[in-house]
Amino acid sequence: MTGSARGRGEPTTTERRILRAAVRLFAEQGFDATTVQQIVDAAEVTKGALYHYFDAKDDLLYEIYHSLIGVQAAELDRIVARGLGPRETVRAILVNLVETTAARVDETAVFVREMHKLDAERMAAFRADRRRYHETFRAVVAEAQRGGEFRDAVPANTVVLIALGVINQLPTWYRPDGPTTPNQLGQQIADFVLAALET
Amino acid sequence: MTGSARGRGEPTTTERRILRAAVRLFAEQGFDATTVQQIVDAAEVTKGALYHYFDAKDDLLYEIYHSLIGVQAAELDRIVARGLGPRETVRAILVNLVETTAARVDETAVFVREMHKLDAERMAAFRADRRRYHETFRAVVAEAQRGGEFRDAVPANTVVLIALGVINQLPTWYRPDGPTTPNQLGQQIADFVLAALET
DNA sequence: GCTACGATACCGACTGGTCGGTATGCTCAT
DNA sequence: ATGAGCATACCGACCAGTCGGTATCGTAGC
Repeated sequence: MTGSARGRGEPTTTERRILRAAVRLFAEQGFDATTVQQIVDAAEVTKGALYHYFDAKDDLLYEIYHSLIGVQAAELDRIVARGLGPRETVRAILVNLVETTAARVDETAVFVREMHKLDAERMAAFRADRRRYHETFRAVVAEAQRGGEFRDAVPANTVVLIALGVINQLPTWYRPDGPTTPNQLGQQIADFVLAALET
Repeated sequence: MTGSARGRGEPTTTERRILRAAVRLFAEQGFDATTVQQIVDAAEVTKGALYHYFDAKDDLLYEIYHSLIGVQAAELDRIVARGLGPRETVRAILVNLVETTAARVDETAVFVREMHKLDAERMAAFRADRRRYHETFRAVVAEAQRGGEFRDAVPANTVVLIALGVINQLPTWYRPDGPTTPNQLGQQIADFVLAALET
């Protein structure tokens, strides 16, 4: 119990380099197909260093996910707290989500593909975070539907599943060097979702 | 070069049992985490039988994908050939896609997660099929936008990416024993997409 | 100011076990 | 008798994790 990866303090340079290499390799080859040796070679450290900071290969996966969901949940709370109207809130959520996801395509790709490999305890933690996010988003939509600002033909729950589904699939087709900026793409997706919801 | 999995004739019972067991295990545990021994145990055959029909573990993955995309592409062509109006065509595509995906959640889950493990040749074949599907769908939307039946605020390409993104994410949240039938869910998704597109 | 000492950060050869794949042989149906 | 359809024993490569060390640094006692 020494490394900051186990909960204390800021990550060191070595630790960050290991995680960066791990994310890239996991995204390219998958978790199981990536060997610890490949990770340490790419990070230009040694196996000893890796196992100094992390107890197991699985820990890398958890750290990757943890830093991702943390940022996104915080952003969501921040946006909702602004107390804008439902249209602007939904737009802000979607644009922000597309932007943060585009900035972390590798992390998102890895997590979408490999999340089921978490052990029971971490899976529970993941589900809790996921559920909280989902619920917050759903509440915004449901509230606007009750108030008559959004049409309620499609259940709020399904709306959220559709919206988050699009985001999670983003890593499979979004290209950073493509013609559309993350912000533009976010606006397009927001346009689409709002067009479907507006009365 | 003996088995029907290599392109000749109908799959035998043994072959089907192997594939069914493989799909289930791949969906549960992932491709790499599933051992060949687990597959043959689950299928109640032996390793000799498996390697009699398949050259390598990777072949199982390809067979799974191949049977899935084959069915869906055929359905798409069938629907488009009917020559309905754009609204009804899009609705039919989406409802059908949800239904076939719901009927094969395991196959879809496996493929979404593991497609990047195909070798170059098979990856090329996959991309070609995928592109053909995407293009056919996109043409329907683009044509209706040009004709003024759909609004063109969001590019047809993005519309298709959104729609297919939702479908591909379906295995992560769709539950066969849930309250919503595949057809209902398909209608909801079609409602949503059409609401966003209609002028 | 020096040194003993504990702690942290790291090194890299090694191992025990696992897993994809193969070699070989048996047994029916044709 | 010949080949398809299996069964079983086995091989060799590979890989996560270990473990006995070393290097460097802060600090407390003298």
